[in-house]
Amino acid sequence: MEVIFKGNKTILKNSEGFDVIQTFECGQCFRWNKSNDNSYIGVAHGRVLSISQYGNSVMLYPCSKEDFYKVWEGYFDLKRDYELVKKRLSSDSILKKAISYSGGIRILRQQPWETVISFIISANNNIPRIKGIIERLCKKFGEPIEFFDKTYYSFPTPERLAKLTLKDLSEIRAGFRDKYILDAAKKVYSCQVDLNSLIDVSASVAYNQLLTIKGVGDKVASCIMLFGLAHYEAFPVDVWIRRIIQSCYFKGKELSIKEIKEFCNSKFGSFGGFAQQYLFYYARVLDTA
DNA sequence: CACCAGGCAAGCC
DNA sequence: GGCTTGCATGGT
Repeated sequence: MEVIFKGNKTILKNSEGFDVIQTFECGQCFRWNKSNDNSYIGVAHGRVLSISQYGNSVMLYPCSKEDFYKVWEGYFDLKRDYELVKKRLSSDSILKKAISYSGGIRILRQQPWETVISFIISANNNIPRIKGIIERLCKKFGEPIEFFDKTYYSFPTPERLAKLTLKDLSEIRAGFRDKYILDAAKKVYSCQVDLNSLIDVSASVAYNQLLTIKGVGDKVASCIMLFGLAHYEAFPVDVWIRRIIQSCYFKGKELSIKEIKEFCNSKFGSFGGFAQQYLFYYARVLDTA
């Protein structure tokens, strides 16, 4: 891949292995939206970015050289060799098939705090509504960011949310999850849970710390680890993953979540998180086919 | 009208 | 330990 800087635009040439649509539509993130052309606009790290793809070229705007190295190169995980990941997983014929649909996914390195709240909101919820709740949360409690003639909003800080009441939060219509959002905000703001430290500790230590937050169980903790803490062995099992593992590997036989996790951990090991994303996207492709 | 959605906590055995 | 139930809200 070649990176070209042109003022406030950054262009990635020969960016095979990076598919913008797959990356944003694989359920890992909730704040990127398709705009009129083939570009996506989103907010991350308190900045607005427009990103578009033309064949093998990806354009980021506004993105200076400094922005690229400080924020977006890491956010899009551009230094990782995904060919290596896909090669390792393609020894499994089902993964090979899944990767033929979803091989352009990159696992975003999102901010830990944002992933905590986003995936608490995701519990027993559907993607369009999750996005709606998060947008209302940001609009009510985040900071405005102007971009052309529209106002976008940053993700609210732990401090801001920790000082809210349930009544304040009721406006975002998060349902029973509102109390979990407050609990998470208080624990993170008080450093009872030191999120940033969880990147550098073992997966099991991070996992157990996350479970101390109300509303964070096995699935949500796994998502936070995979999408926010760079623990790539995490393997979140949701209804989609359960369905596709059962149908592809067990002839439709019903398995418990625990059995699925154990099966996938032994099969995919430290590449589990990548496998999970390829399978999730594939399962949803099959569903809409 | 049921049923479902990237599950979890609490209460049972 | 594992299994069941209720849960806010909105879409189909």
